[in-house]
Amino acid sequence: MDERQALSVFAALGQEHRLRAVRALVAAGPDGLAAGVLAEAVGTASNNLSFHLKELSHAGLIQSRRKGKSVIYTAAYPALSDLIQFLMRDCCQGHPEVCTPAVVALATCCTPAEDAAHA
Amino acid sequence: MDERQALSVFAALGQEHRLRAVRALVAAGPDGLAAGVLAEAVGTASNNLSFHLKELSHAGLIQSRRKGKSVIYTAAYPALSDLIQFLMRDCCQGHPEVCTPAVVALATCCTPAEDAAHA
DNA sequence: TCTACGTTTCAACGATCGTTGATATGATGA
DNA sequence: TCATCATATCAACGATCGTTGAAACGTAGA
Repeated sequence: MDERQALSVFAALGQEHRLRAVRALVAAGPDGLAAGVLAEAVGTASNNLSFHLKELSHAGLIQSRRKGKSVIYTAAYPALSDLIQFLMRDCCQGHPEVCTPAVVALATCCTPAEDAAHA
Repeated sequence: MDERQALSVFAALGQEHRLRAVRALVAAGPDGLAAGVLAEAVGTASNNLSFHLKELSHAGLIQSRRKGKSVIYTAAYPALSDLIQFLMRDCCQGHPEVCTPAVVALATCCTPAEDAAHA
């Protein structure tokens, strides 16, 4: 991931409705969510969300597939991984010790956490 | 980190000059950079960068301290860790397998990498 | 084919953001 | 204290972004 792409991803996530949409899709997993369901979850109108989904798709954060009348959106997990790597790249090269906590935190997060309730 | 804070962080990073400033500071390490040096590195005027630095500071991504005539800015590494945790939180709870690659990648990134040259 | 449903596209408006230039603040050395 | 340097603040302009409503598209069932 280069700066240009990271920029578009950050810009995409820096908007309430889009961030919620991505988080909802991330939580929904590989099954994804239909555009209508997603719009309700995010709290915006379908046509408005459609606009944002297009932007998220353009940023590579989500994917879509048609299923009957509905269009199912899913999160593009690799894009999130790439984003994290981009964020950490510089500090890891220059000062590995400062980003180690992030690795530990991520590893902890990925274990069956008990604090899932208040997250 | 809650949604509101994550939103401000993403919005802060979704702007060319601010992203460059944060990356430069992250790369600079704990020593940080003076506002003037940073402005040159980012490629914008001092007064303009000052505006962006205020926003980054408000988002909790950077810190500042005065050193003589100069104001030294440093990256707030914990904020980046928090952001990563926020990004991964949901998928880790529901689908740990999808974010494991990110952990591996990060761990790899934090070792004395040989691909540091072309990063 | 027709109708109904879900989704997307389009144009237009209002609001917000980033830049610019001038000015103000704060700190240093004489 | 005064002059100088580095940085921050302010107002104003232009550009971009998000929302809204109406209309178009594509799919499924009758």
